[in-house]
Amino acid sequence: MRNLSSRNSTRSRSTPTPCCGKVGIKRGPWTPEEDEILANYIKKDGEGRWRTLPKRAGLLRCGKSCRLRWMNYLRPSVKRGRIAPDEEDLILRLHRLLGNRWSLIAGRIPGRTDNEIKNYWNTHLSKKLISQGIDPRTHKPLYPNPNSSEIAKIAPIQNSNPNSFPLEANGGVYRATATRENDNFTMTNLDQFPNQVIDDGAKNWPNCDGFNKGLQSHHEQNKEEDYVGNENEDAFSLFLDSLINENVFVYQQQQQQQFQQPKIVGPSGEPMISSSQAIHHGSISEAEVAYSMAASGEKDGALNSYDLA
DNA sequence: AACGCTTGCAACCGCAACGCT
DNA sequence: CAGCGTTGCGGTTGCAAGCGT
Repeated sequence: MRNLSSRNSTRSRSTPTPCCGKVGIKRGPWTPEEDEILANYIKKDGEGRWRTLPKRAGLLRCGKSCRLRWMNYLRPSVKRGRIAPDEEDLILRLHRLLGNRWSLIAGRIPGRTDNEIKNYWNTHLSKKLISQGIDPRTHKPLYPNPNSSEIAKIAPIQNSNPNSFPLEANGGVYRATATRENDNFTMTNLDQFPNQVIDDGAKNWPNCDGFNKGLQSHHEQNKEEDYVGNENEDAFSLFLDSLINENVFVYQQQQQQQFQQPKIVGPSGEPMISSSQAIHHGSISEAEVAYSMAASGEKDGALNSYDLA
């Protein structure tokens, strides 16, 4: 494919933006000279302070553009070239788990950027899935009944929340909400357990790259607390790897050894089950838990709700 | 050769989270 | 705690190359 880094055309946009609309700020494709200036400067002074970096480096670019160029193209760790079949398989599995969480997916694929994965998904994988009769958004069959010619009769799961995730268990599709309040991870399956709350307590759950921030900041604010910390990251990696490898059993076994049994908490005494019990029961899927954890933690403890109906 | 359509992807935009004061 | 600046993310755009006619 062409090398866009050497493109010289400039794109014009009518609406100025806070950082890129200033007079004298260059836009459009980067020249090799600009690349060299940026790369040399970052090698010397390091990443960060993007806002002021262009001025310090002597570039007529906005900080946002510099950051993007570095992250997606100039970083030494960025792997160029075609996506390998095993990488493609990993992207598919991760997308099934995480949805359009490109940065999270990219974090699990060494050398690949979120932008690259996003582009690859949009140009290759989504079309590939559609051609296979699979909804790229839900990873479910577009036409559940292959014998039916009325393909529109059963519509794919409609989902207004871009962060939402299909819930699948025992061959059925469920609707659930996942919340995180006061450090307690809570998942309620509205269909199967309309009056039940699943609460494991967030501390018993590992985290991952994309939503480390939430727990991390909390950790820093509560240094006295006996936090799991790095063990969580390792455990989540193990957990995610297990899911990726479709070998959740390994994870569950290790979880039993590493973590205490989840505390079952109920706000007003209603019957409750833990997430692991729910998984075992089949009311929620492992992927659902993984995703909900990611979604709930990432926004710094904000309440998240996923309407998957 | 010329034209129009499609494809692939770098770059841009808007927004939300985060961090500092 | 509010306000403001910065950073990072996901969606979208637009253009050059490829391809078909």
